[in-house]
Amino acid sequence: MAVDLELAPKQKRPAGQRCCEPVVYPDVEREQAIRIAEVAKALGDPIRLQLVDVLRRHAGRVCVCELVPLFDVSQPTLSHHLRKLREAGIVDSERRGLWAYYYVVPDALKEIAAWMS
Amino acid sequence: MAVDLELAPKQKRPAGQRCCEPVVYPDVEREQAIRIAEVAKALGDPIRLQLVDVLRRHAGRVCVCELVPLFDVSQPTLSHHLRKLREAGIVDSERRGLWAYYYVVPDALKEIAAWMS
DNA sequence: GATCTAAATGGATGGCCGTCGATCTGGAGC
DNA sequence: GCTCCAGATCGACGGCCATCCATTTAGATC
Repeated sequence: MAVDLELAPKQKRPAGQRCCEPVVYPDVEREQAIRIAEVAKALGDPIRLQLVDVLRRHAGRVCVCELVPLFDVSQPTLSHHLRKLREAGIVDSERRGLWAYYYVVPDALKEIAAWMS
Repeated sequence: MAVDLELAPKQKRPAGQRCCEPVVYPDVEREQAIRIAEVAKALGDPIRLQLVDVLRRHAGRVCVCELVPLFDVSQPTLSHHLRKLREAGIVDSERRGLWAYYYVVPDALKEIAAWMS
């Protein structure tokens, strides 16, 4: 995310003059920002964050019916959160008979984690 | 975030029986999840993410008037985003005369970054 | 096929979010 | 003190979000 701007030196505001130069933001980086922000937004709910946490902790897949009793929300609400996480590309699911098993997509958090450090 | 659950072994659903054990979620971790999710939520907007990115890139402080022209939103909107970031504890500001200078709070992303990896 | 069940979907609702234009605030210069 | 300016705040608006209950879907059992 190479947002390297040439910052204008602080001026003493000679009346009627701009205090700093306008700067151009590189369009290339904007799409990466949109991608990362989308992931962050999906993680911006305590329940979804804990869902991802639980799923990451269990390398294997976790059944929805194991997840529902962990939280104080209804089954449809939890299903909604899982969908949000799926749409953000963070988790995916696999149906096995009656049950649905969720898992964290490998490297799904790679880009955002890299940006953070 | 030690959410260690004893996952019940998958059963063949002997009619009229629960498919898995109810599990208790440790209350202690919930507050940490709320904190991290709050930071993630603040980063869940492309403009705010780019704001943080720009501020992190410049170790020093950046004047608001240098930030506004970077984005396609009005000055009040940008001010609103900066306030959101401030409320999340990610950035802080310092007034110097007419100008306001923003900077990333050191270690503000430490907890969420640690959780991600 | 009839019945039971896990999970997803639909519809409704109250609340928060991003954005804007207009206005307020307070520091600087004259 | 008056004026000008950077930045914050206000009020409004349309849209999305989290949640619920009711229903549907798809699979398994009998």
